[in-house]
Amino acid sequence: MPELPEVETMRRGIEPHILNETIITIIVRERRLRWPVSKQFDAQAPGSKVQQVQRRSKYLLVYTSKGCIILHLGMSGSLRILDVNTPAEKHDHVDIVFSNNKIIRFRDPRRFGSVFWTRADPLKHKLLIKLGPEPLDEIFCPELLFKKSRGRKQNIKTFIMNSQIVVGVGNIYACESLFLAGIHPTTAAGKISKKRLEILVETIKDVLNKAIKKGGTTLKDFTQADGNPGYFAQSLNVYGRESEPCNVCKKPVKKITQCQRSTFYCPACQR
DNA sequence: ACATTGACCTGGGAGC
DNA sequence: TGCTCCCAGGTCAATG
Repeated sequence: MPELPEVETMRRGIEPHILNETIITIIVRERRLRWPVSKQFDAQAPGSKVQQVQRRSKYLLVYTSKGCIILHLGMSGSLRILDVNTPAEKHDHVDIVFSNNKIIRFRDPRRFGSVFWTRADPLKHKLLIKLGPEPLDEIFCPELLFKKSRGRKQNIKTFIMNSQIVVGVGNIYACESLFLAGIHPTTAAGKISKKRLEILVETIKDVLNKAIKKGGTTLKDFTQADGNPGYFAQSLNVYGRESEPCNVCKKPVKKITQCQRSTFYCPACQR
């Protein structure tokens, strides 16, 4: 469900509500997420005070005085800030209750999301330690992409979705950035010129930045932390537009499958 | 080292 | 109306 812009939007929406607030209690209704929610979480987190809310890749990091809560929303997860007495509904798996009578409510029908609690550095967590560079960081640059892609036969679309290469480029924005770069999604990563990779790095940064500015893409059940939907969906060029005319050349957008994921592209504009 | 596939889950929409 | 099938924004572990 959420890609990097949605998670960043979520982070910005949530932080002001909980900064400097104390966690009163943790309510776990369902521990069976992508990984089981540990009992240390609800045992140890209460009494801790929120110091900052950060993001690494698509993980939200809630740093507190006693440890860090690591949240991932998977495909169908959402977080909302609610009043403490709002009744829980189906799939509302975890509540974090704060001293200002607000709660963060984690809902996730498909349970691909995860919630961790760690007293160590969250960036050293097993699932975060191997992550590649942030796409909006200057470390993610054409030289790096060029170097990492040489000798790779994998198609460029799957390649840029590999979190060891660069994090935060999910299915939507992989399709969109390749469209804007004019690169055909099936091209072998290792055969793309440095010049074209320069453009690709630029379009990845652009598309993510623009989506963050617009508050994330609206798709199905995505809502921002305050419950208002984002509105980036209307500016998608190819994603979800199979058979519809390309915004540039009017030829029909094509849909193919790569690595078991749908890829949308314009066969005329992307070579 | 690299590349691909299966797996984890539920809900919504299409088609019959 | 109701059933079945297919699809979905992620990403890890296992397998070639």
